[in-house]
Amino acid sequence: MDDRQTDDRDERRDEVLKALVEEHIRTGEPVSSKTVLESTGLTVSGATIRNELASLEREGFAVQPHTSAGRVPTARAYRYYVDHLAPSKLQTPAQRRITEFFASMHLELGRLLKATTELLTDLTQYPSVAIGPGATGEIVRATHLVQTGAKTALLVVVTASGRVAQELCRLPEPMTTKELERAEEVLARVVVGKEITTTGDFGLRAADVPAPVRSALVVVEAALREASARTADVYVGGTRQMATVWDDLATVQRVLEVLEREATLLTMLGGADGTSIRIGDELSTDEMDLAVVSTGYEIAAGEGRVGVIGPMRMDYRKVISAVEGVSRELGDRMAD
Amino acid sequence: MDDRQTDDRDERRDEVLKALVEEHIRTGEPVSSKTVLESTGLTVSGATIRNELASLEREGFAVQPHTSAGRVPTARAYRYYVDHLAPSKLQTPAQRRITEFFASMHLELGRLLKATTELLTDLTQYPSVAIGPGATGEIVRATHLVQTGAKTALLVVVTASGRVAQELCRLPEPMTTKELERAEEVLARVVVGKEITTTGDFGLRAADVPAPVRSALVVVEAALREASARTADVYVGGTRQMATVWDDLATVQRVLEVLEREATLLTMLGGADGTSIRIGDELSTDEMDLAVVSTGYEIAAGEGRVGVIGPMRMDYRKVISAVEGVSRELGDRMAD
DNA sequence: GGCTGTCAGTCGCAGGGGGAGAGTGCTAAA
DNA sequence: TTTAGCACTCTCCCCCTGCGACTGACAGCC
Repeated sequence: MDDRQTDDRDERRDEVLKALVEEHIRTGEPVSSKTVLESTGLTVSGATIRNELASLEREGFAVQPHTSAGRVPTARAYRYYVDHLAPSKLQTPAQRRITEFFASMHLELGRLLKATTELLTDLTQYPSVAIGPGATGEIVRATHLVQTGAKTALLVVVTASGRVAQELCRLPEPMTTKELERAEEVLARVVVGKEITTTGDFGLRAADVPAPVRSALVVVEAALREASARTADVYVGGTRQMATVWDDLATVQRVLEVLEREATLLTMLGGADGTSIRIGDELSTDEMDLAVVSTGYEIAAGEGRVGVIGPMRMDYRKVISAVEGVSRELGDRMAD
Repeated sequence: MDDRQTDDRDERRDEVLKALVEEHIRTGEPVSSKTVLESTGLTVSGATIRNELASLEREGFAVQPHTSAGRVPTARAYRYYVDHLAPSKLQTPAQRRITEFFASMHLELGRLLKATTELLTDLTQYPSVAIGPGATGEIVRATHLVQTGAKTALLVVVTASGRVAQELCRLPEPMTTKELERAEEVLARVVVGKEITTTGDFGLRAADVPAPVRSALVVVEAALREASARTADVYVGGTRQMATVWDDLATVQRVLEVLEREATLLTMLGGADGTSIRIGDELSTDEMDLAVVSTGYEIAAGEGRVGVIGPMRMDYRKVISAVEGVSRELGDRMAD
């Protein structure tokens, strides 16, 4: 009997919380007890809802902008909502658009990822991000050393899965075309077929070639490691939506800052394996109306990540299904 | 005597116009006759200035936000200002920063251009854009065909000046690794050393190889033309500044739209040879508080363009000298 | 003990009025 | 042609007030 009572109460509490979150997502306004009542269809009085809401506020799930306003859900409320209350994902017509998109889009990876952010933005109306797979661990298929100056050369690495990395090398001393060609030959002979890694040592410094060529090769080997260590490409799309998503100039600016700072972006997207949802202060200490939904994808060239950046009050169901749908199709597409 | 009088009047008119523009650039507020008087040091009365201003308004150089406000310069006024009244460029300490930047920055072209936009933004506090040289006309140094799927291959082209172009090819039929290798060989033999152009015909369809390989080569040749026709890379930096530059959410949004739309961006930067300054309605028909200062640069790999996007009321002297300085150093740097 | 109806109280917001300030256009005179 | 003076206009800010929206508390009811 006691249990039953507890169950009832918790059930109602959840229902109120759910209504609070969903109504606020829908309208963006503080939610009043009356609204909750109408939206849940509960057969209790407004006063009861008010008590419930007051208790939710005490537990940190809601705040009042001012005394006589309704409640606004906190990051914690959204977190609880997506963990326990969000309706199960639905197969939406969006899925078809995603499939069609990938069926019709024939682009090299970089441009494909850029286009993918546009798709995600179209689907969700929020800015989005795609991260390409890094070069680490790729098998080298071809290398080139292109002379770009008296003391500079460009190292181009093409990997077996079709990634291309470029790295500028500062040669220790001016080199003739002949010498550079020699270096290119040796490089290709030694490196092609191998994996590139951040720690990789191909023993180029011990190559049996004239000294100037050898010293160039040392620089090139460093560049090779550099290329492998370099953070993956980041593509951002849909910034034009920002002004409609956040109606506050200060917030827009802070989001723009985040989007320009790749490092921040990478940590925000998170490295979890599956879908990651980060809400409000889970992203950074300074409070901000921000939530990030992201998920990983896997293709021949490695693993990457796609995600959407929006306000806390977003339609998580829709966004999650868009992000996961895109990620899945992206993987399938590249596996054909 | 008449001439002298005319000269005097025009001189004063210009002085008033100059003060109007400079004061408005400085403060962002409508400029009153009193302010003009103080700023010019003219020895006439306020009433005279008011007459002058009224006449400028009739000629379309100024507008009044409302009856009892000062004047705000129009796009036409800025245009006249930069054409006739702007003080000659000054060698600023900024020049040193630019030189140091390029001396210390050792990056491959794409990343260098991205970093360049950051430099321009640092110097001017405005968002900036850099356009890389296109691939057209480049000499092919190496080509690769990388299998990325049963019916897809990636074409990689490395040019003599170190540009790398990638293009996905949809093969008409599944191909074996052997066949693709054969295609790659033929491609390299025919194309390396040639120029790639949008119209280029390398006669690959007539190659003396088995039919499937030949049909693949036809697709590859098309991809080659595609790669050459592709619009040059566009790098945008400093969007985080936008919220401080324009205090109006609608404007911020429109500028973000412009920055995301490469086509618009390209036409906005203009194709003029030297420095181009486009103000207000010179950029697009819909009125907008926007001005673009851009200039071309020339490096081994071809010609590109760098520019800054700001409000009409920007410090043109500073921005022009920053853009031109960056462009010049960029050219020098790549010519070492 | 929890739920309900009620009512006073709080707060934000929109609208109106008024005064100050800024700046102009006009006019008549030098 | 320029100047001084003046009346006029318009915005901005502040204050006030009334309205509407909600809540919290309380006392009674199931």
